[in-house]
Amino acid sequence: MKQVTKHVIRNDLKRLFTYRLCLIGFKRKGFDRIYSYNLGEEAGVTAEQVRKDFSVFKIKGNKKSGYKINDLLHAINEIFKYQHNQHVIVVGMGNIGKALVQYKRFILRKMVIVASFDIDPSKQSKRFGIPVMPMEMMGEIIKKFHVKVAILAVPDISAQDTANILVDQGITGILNFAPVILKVPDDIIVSNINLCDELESVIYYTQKVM
Amino acid sequence: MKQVTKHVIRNDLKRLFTYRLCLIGFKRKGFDRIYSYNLGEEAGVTAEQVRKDFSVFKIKGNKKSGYKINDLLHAINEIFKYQHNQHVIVVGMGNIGKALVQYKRFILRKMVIVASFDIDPSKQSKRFGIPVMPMEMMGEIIKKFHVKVAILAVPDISAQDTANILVDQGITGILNFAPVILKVPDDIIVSNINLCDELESVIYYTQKVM
DNA sequence: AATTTATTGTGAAACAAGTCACAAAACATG
DNA sequence: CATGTTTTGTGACTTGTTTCACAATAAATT
Ligand SMILES: NC(=O)c1ccc[n+]([C@@H]2O[C@H](COP(=O)([O-])OP(=O)(O)OC[C@H]3O[C@@H](n4cnc5c(N)ncnc54)[C@H](O)[C@@H]3O)[C@@H](O)[C@H]2O)c1
Ligand SMILES: NC(=O)c1ccc[n+]([C@@H]2O[C@H](COP(=O)([O-])OP(=O)(O)OC[C@H]3O[C@@H](n4cnc5c(N)ncnc54)[C@H](O)[C@@H]3O)[C@@H](O)[C@H]2O)c1
Repeated sequence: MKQVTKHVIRNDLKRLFTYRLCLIGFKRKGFDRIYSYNLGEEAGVTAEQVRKDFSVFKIKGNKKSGYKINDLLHAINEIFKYQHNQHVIVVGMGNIGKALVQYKRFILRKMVIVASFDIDPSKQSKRFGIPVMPMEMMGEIIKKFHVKVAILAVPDISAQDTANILVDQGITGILNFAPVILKVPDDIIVSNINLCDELESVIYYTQKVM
Repeated sequence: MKQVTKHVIRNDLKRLFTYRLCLIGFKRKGFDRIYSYNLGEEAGVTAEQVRKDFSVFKIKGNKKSGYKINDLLHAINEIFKYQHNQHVIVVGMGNIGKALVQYKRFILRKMVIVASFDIDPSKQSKRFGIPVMPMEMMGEIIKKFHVKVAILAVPDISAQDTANILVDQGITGILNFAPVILKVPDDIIVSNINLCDELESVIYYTQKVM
């Protein structure tokens, strides 16, 4: 048992997501082809970085006339293709859990929240488009939908216990909103979202002259 | 006008936040002093990394008997001290905005959401502990509370326009939840939270063998 | 068809981050 | 109080990432 803190989202992957976002924007504006410096400008990185990233992922452009936006989008989607229509569960249907299950964009990105869980029976009666179930049903749902990834949105104090349950039930990836460093086996992926840290660093940088 | 995408939260700062979190945990468990390898183990980094980080921030320990937890916490807090009781606003009181204004931990970390804003008059009547105001009142509130940082939680389509308003009104730091690369002047800090990207990378890594 | 121009693709160079290795200091022990 | 043990603090080294520089080449122009 050892926690995984090593930043789970590699920088080049993160940039790939950013490129996709920008490309969709360019496409919407009517563009068809794009140069590395356009995309770099938009994504906030250098043109060389863009080309190098594409090079790493074996994405090819056309000398002199740049990249076809559709090809790029297709190539980027191909990198993530196998994971389309992944089923995800949410544990803890409080403020943040409720917001997440109602977030439409997950569906656009082919990530489907199939069920949510809460220990509080009063939450179980309410519905937000998807069922809110008692914890005991988790095993069944995980099996039925082949769920591998869970969003953890329970109070900090319960986060470790709940993570243990998730791992026992066969979950291998956790998007964790609790400000807690989870102890999980080496082969479990944990990505921590710590909004306090994020807000505090924005404040930090607004105060510092850089 | 150029957007800031360079990851706003430096890795060593991020680790400092993690150390703080772990130290609070150790303290709660009754520990008084700690060695770099204990803290590293807990935070998921090497002991050398811990010492190097402290060294960079001029935090000193005691050879042979390690670091006093209270001293460490004090030193880390000192680094962020000047920003205590920073006032923050939230723009867009939908699902995610509502969750955030009710998040207790911001207060624990001395970050105070003083007001929120929404164009929808029906949202303006509701209260979640703090007032939900029409956009026109933003200038007044920013001045009154010397607000520098805003949390942006409006729909993607309105994000750029709203960011422009924020910058015009004197905001210099934005925590942006919309999946949009904001174009802002160079001296404005933007930190993007993209939950789709985060979830998609967790899925990516659970599928890849590493 | 030759020449010019613009852009990709990628090794090499520069830079940044992380790890190693060990001297220096603090404490414990006999 | 000398000796042994442990842990810090940091300079040197290693590894990883980004930028630079330019050859290769596709398209445009003459
Ligand atoms: N609200 C926010 O904006 C926000 C922001 C960032 C992080 N977080 C973190 O996300 C987590 C949830 O925050 P929240 O504001 O939604 O809290 P909340 O109190 O509103 O919701 C927590 C939910 O978890 C359920 N729960 C409690 N123990 C459980 C258990 N053992 N198993 C299953 N369900 C359980 C509760 O019934 C409740 O519905 C916390 O760790 C918090 O620190 C919240
Ligand atoms: N819901 C989530 O879990 C979630 C997760 C990640 C990111 N996001 C992002 O956060 C943003 C908000 O998401 P949401 O789910 O809360 O949406 P929502 O539709 O529930 O809320 C948006 C709110 O913004 C208000 N608004 C619209 N235009 C505005 C404007 N020009 N100025 C001020 N207020 C305006 C609306 O009245 C509404 O109250 C979106 O960009 C979304 O992509 C949401």
